[in-house]
Amino acid sequence: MTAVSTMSPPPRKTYRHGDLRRVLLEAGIELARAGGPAAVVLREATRRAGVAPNAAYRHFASQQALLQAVRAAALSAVAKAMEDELAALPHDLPPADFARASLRAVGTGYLRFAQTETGLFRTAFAAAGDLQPGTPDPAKAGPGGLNPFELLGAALDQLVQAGVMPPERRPGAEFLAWSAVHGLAMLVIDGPLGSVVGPQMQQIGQRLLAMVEKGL
Amino acid sequence: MTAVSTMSPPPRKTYRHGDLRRVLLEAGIELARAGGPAAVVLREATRRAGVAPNAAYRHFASQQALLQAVRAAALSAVAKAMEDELAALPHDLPPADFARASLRAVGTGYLRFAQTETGLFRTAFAAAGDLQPGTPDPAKAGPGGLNPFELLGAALDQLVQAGVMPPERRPGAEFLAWSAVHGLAMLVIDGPLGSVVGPQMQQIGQRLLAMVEKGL
DNA sequence: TTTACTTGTGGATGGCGTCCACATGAGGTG
DNA sequence: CACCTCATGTGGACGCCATCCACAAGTAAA
Repeated sequence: MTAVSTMSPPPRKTYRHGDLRRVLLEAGIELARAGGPAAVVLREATRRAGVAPNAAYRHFASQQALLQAVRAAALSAVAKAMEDELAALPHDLPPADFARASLRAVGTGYLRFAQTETGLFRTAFAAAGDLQPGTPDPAKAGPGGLNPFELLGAALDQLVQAGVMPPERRPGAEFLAWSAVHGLAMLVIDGPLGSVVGPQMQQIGQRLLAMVEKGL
Repeated sequence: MTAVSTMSPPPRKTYRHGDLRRVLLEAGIELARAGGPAAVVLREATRRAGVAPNAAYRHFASQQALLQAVRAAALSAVAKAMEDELAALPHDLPPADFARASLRAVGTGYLRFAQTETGLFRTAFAAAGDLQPGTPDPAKAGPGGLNPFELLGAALDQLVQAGVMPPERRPGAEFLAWSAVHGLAMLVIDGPLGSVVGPQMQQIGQRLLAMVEKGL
């Protein structure tokens, strides 16, 4: 019950912090989780790390840079939520059904994350969205190595391979599907649907996914 | 070339400004237009109005309050864009076609505004979305008196009345349609679709609207 | 005219991001 | 093993922001 290995508040004996970058990033993630992108404040992160404000500049060029790093982590968390949903799928379905279920799982994971980790979600998709440019940046990916956008693309590819979706409709389809799901998520977290919670949301989410499946 | 009627910079002779509130609001709108919600800065607005920073507090309780007022104006502008699109519709269509065209017009107006007035669009839908609560606040409405959400609802009602959409699907349909269009708009303005401009966008937009129509 | 109330001013406080000069000590060099 | 160098933290300052308080200047009501 006495002194724990890492005592965080004021005293640090090493002078060298060890790995400040990681600590700052994690503080930033915590801030984003609790308060969204606007809460990712450099000084507060350094405060939590028990270090002078300027120390941050040895690891991040600016507050923006820290925010970008947090965004990447948030994106990665979104990807993980999707992967979790995909992993829960029964593996013994006929290909067509499995493909359809995969698309739904991707959407469901996305929506679940938006409701569960609102702050991180808002951070992940606040401005400067750079999901699909040439950079498959692993920092933005989930455990499986794909970022959310790529996961959606994979699900759509499956749909085509399973013969559920005509190949000529495939190009650009991720934009349509993503739009619908992303829009719903936004409406739920800071739009007029804020009051429609829990199961209600679940229902609307499923209905939206049905719309996508049918209208794609 | 000499003194113009209203010389804005430093000298004001009346001491009483006259209608500071409106001037501040307009400065705020201009700031939002150019730089999105984050650019709506109290001090800058007062600076442009040629007045001390504190003067703003006689008209807005806080910077947040100013931002909300700007948001209402932005929302109203969105509504106007929709109404413009609706007004351009040929009035001699059969009811079913007209209803379908109306829904498309609403979506098109929304997307057009997002591309044309990005800063205002982002301001309109940045956090604290309160479109449908009991408040039909005219400040958020367009010339016709309906806010964007209500315009969408009206278009959907038409769809039902024209027999295009089964009434049992009507409840909650605005959430689905809105989700899709809003999501696409977000992707275009600060998501991975930023690079997909102009006609390309037009095409995707129409395809998305087709998906909504079909999948609703 | 006097009084009261609205509207604008001045100055201060505390928070933020960022810059510059300086301190510290870990790691490689002689 | 002593020394130098360079990455990493610190201290202090600047300018910007939102906001608070006390005060001034008129305008309008009594």
